[in-house]
Amino acid sequence: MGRDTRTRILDTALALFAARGVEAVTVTELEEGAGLSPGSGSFYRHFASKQDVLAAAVAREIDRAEARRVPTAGTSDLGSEYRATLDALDDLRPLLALLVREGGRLPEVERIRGVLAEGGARIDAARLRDLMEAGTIPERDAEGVATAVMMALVGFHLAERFFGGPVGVDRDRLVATLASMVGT
Amino acid sequence: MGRDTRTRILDTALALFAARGVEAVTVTELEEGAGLSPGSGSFYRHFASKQDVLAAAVAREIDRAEARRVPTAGTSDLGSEYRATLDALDDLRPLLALLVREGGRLPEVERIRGVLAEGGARIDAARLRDLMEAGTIPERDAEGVATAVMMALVGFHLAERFFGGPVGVDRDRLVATLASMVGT
DNA sequence: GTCTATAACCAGATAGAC
DNA sequence: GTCTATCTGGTTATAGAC
Repeated sequence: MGRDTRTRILDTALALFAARGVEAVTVTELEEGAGLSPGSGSFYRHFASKQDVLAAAVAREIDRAEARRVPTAGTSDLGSEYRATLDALDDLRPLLALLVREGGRLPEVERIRGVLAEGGARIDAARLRDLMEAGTIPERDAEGVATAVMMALVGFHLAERFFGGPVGVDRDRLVATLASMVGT
Repeated sequence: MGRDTRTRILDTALALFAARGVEAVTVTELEEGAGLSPGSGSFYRHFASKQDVLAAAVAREIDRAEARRVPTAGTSDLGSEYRATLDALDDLRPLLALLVREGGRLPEVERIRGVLAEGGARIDAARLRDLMEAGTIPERDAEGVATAVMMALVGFHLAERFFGGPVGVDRDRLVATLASMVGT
């Protein structure tokens, strides 16, 4: 808790905005979450408005996601690659939640889409095409396979994290099955 | 526009709630959308509160979805089945949007989950197991395949409808590729 | 059933003491 | 930098005439 107040406000804002949506969260709650007196305007010594703290929280999270991004070049097997993509989606969860909840009303939507596409949900069609040409996996519409796998991973993540209920099989079986469907 | 006022309020509420979230929509907007004088309390002659109209709109939409549901027994080929599932998801879009945006704060969340699972996103593992035993498609973890296909369709639908941007290949290619991945 | 008018409340935001 | 106190505006909800 030694972080400064501005950071604590940003942490609180990201968590609450992602969990309940921007409109549903009051400045008073942000103050309370940051250890300030609720209802005091102390929030406004750090941010000009609720929109301002939203923009700052999104920008900080994008920067963090871009910094953390690991190349994960296609060296490992497909199953490990898909597992890594699911992990990346976990890491991007707050941004994904904000994007799902707020849609186009978010600041910097395009940068968010870029981070999600590049860092998280990228299943490379070119890599698949190489494997197909080498005869390692069956010949199919490579872009189609890449999209299908990508959407299966994103859908699974969203179902697990947002819809709450059981979504069929667990991560291990999903990843293994996807690799099998691509590979044979 | 010959529908009665209550119905017009419900229509407006479902559309606006799904598009922008419940908190972001004011009773005044609901009145305006239903052709009532904005800011007049006329809304309250039909519903007791905003939560009340939300509950009624959700209930009506669940009923509609359950009534419209067609058995779609596994008579056709896999591609047609997946296409039909995408169409069913389109039909359930308002409920899906509400579930994504509001999560557990929605009334009757369990019934909504049930409708989505039964009517929209059901890829039957038992059907796949039959096809595997008959040798029509390769032997694999049937539940795993069912989950993977289901999540790919849900993810594709969400990406298309919520994230806005291009999501890879179009519906025809996605459906065809999925059928190919399951079938060979 | 709809309107005008308004009450009651709460959230966003500001002023000024400490 | 945080507090108490307050302003302002918008939102829910009600009262009563038509």
